[in-house]
Amino acid sequence: MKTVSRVINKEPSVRKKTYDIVMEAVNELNYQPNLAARNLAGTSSFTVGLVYDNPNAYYVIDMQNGVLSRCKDEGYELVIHPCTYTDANMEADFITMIKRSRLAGLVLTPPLSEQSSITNLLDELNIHYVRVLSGRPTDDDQDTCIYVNDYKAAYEITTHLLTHGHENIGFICGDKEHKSTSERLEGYKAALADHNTQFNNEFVYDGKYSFESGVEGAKALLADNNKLAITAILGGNDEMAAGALFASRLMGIAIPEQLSITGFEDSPFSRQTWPKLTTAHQANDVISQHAARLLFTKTRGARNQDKDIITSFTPSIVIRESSGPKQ
Amino acid sequence: MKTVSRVINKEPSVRKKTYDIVMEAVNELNYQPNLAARNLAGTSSFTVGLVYDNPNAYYVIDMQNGVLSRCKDEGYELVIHPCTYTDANMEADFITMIKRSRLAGLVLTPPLSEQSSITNLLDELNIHYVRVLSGRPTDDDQDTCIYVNDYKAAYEITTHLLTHGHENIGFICGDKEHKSTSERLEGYKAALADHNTQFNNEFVYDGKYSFESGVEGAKALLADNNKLAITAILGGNDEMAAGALFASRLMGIAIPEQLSITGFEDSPFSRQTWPKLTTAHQANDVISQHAARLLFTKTRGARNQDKDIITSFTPSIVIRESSGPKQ
DNA sequence: AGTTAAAATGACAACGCTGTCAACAAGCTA
DNA sequence: TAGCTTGTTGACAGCGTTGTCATTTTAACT
Repeated sequence: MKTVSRVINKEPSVRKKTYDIVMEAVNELNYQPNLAARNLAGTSSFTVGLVYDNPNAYYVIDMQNGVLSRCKDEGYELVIHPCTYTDANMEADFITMIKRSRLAGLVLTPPLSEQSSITNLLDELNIHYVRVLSGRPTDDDQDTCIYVNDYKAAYEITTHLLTHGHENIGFICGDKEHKSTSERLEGYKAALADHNTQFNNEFVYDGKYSFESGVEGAKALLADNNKLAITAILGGNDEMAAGALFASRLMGIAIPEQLSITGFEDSPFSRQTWPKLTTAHQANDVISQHAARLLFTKTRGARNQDKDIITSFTPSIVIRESSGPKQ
Repeated sequence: MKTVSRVINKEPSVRKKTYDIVMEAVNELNYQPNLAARNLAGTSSFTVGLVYDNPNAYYVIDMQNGVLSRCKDEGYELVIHPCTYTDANMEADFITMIKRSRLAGLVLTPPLSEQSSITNLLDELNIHYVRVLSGRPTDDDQDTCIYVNDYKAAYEITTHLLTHGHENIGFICGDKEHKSTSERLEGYKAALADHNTQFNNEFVYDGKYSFESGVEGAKALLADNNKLAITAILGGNDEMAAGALFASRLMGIAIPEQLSITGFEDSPFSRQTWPKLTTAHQANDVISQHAARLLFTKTRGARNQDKDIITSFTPSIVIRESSGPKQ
């Protein structure tokens, strides 16, 4: 019985022959270890949690599916934990979750993953976690963070527009509190600087990552456009870009002939507009898979190390019909 | 110890005084029963599964949140199980899930919940389940099904258009294989009949519940519109309605002045179009809450019966700016 | 008060695994 | 070959609950 446990857990010091015999029986009986028993008996748990407060359903589903696919492979169970980090009950909810099922660890997704109040709480509770963050990797956090390099992606998408002759490029920002907003804005600024183009604060509109704020943003930026002479708008995400697209159309502006518009994230949104959006593809399912893998290696300690984990992702530009050369 | 167990499980034959003492300690220590141990020891399990194959992220998130909120209240754990019912591994995946964590039961969501191959499999495996289905309630399935009366909602939304003077009403259908498609079409037909309006098959376009098929549908229905003289289009869901809206705008048709468009479901989609869509609000979170409650009562047997479960929901019409009187 | 039934509580095994530690087998050295 | 080390396997307890059944307490009667 204990030997079977050793085989299942890929522990060393099982003879090859014994291993084969056990595996044959496992396959024949389609044996699956009982998770409840494993969680109860073992020192480490086979349950991980995914915590999110992002209201974007597409994003959440992608993150879930990525983590889930790794969980399936590795025999882990996933507990999903939607929440709002402003909620007064947040702390109590965390503790309830942790007490009910002992967790191997948590995957935290943005924007909640940016809150130090949460990481402090988890540190206190001695809970492992991996954070998905918008930003550029630093040296020290390589084993607890997965970075999405929004800075670089914004740099590249801005460069794409600049090399197509655009100089007056509007930027519709997301929520100021989100790290992704400042990262994307910095990337935009850096690209301008590297192409000897003057940054103009009037080209920046403070949006809220919502469709409606994209509509408002485009209206604001394009109102009396003789002044700013904007020929391209960079949306902070696909929803706002879609909003900008819609507003432009209402104003009778032809896309991409008179105005180029780009999005960010490559959510289904970017393909449900006409023309389809040029955007930066963010492989959220892959990102979350790696987050899960990183968490697994942390909790399993030295054994079964997974060396191919990517901790920094850069969204790649997808050029579609909403952007073109300046005319 | 056993007495605490009795209090936690609200079993009878615990003296009021004892109950209070235990509860006081429970509150003081913020005691939470360990789920793994409960699942292992008890005859019934505290884990339910949510199975879905619907590609609509908004829908899935709503269903998850509804089930999850009940699970939290009742101390259950949720295992999410995305799948595709055409997948050859589906059966094996189910069995793996069931063996890994003994389940109290499953909540099945459409369109997968319509597949008898799945319910047959679960019957064989002796797994409890509750299905969410599009359709009108029948007498026999009241304790295993939650119905969403798409028929009636489509009837009402069609009536809304009819009473606003529209007679030539286009209908963009969803996938033919989905029950919701035929239910909604039947409701549309019934409303026409009750208002002495001739049903015309040329007014019906076979879409696929996607934005693009909505675009195509509107184009097809409105092409050479002198012939059909369509003044309103009923979208089979919000995505297709949004597509139809977009196509109409490209064709220079004013909404709602020249054409009324309605959606179905009231997903965020319907609020991200301009004008916002008149649609039928489907309270997916409430629906899935009731599905979870129904499942709980099934597995708990006679004790803790929940009598206020609604097993039939009718989406309610939300009138927004995309529809108006015929002009 | 004495008897009996009913209600409330407690003792203990069991759920299906894993961790610990003891026992045994195999390979090595002298 | 004995004597050692290392590698491999097995016996057994325990994880935190619940189900079963025995025991104690309370209530309801003569």
